Amino acid sequence: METEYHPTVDEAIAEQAPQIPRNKKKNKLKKKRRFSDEQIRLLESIFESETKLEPRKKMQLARKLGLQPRQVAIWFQNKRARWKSKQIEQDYNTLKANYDNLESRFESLKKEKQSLILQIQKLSQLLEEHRKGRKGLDGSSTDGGGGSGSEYGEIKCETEAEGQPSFQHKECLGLQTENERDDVKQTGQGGEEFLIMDEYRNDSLASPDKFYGLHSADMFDHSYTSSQWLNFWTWHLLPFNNIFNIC
DNA sequence: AGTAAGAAGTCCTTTACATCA
DNA sequence: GATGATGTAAAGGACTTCTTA
Repeated sequence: METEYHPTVDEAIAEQAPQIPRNKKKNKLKKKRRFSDEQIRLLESIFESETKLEPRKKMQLARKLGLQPRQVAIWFQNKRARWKSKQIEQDYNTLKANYDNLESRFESLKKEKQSLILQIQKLSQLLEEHRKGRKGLDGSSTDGGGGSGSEYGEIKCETEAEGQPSFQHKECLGLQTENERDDVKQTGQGGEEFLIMDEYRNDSLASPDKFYGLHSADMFDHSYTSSQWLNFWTWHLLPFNNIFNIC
């Protein structure tokens, strides 16, 4: 338990009138003495536990260090200022690091988005060509049906029987699950899926954000994880890759 | 209870000195 | 030795909080 500290009359006077002249402008010859290492060490150790000193502790510490209480008070004041500016510097560095990190992430996502847009444009072109090819085939009965001799004959997954949508065709679009097959069945006759694609293209290919109902806010959200991207590629883009590969 | 004055403390800025390259 | 840069003890002013009359 700490004993009650009562400043002596001398100390009280010293507190009121420090040895060092307060008006430095009128007395420029004052000697400024740096504190000793031992004094600094003790001051630092106390500052670690409390950045502000109670008057009583200040007097005790001043006595212990052989300094004026005012000198101790000023040291703590300056120390607080130095500590604060260091804190600000640290905070700045942390914020800057976070900002740089976000910026580079943003740039890489921008590049990724650009490459996805390019892919979508390519796919759109391919679908357009495919659609034109089908129109040509449907309109020419002399062609013999298989399409093998047409300019689009290289599309091997084309319908085997004229006018008959086949699962093979749909698999060509990467629709592999039963549910998806059912969905396609419900869309009606062959080729309609391409019309559906057209709807997407007309609206969303110009605006990739809406492609397949994906919104940029979701896609480029931080929470859009790698596995979600993989999922996106697997279920929405890989089917088109199948077209590329097969055709 | 509301208020003005003064004391005491803090923060911020500036000054002056010490030290070092 | 002179000089500029840097660190720091200290001064001074503005402001806040608390006490007291």
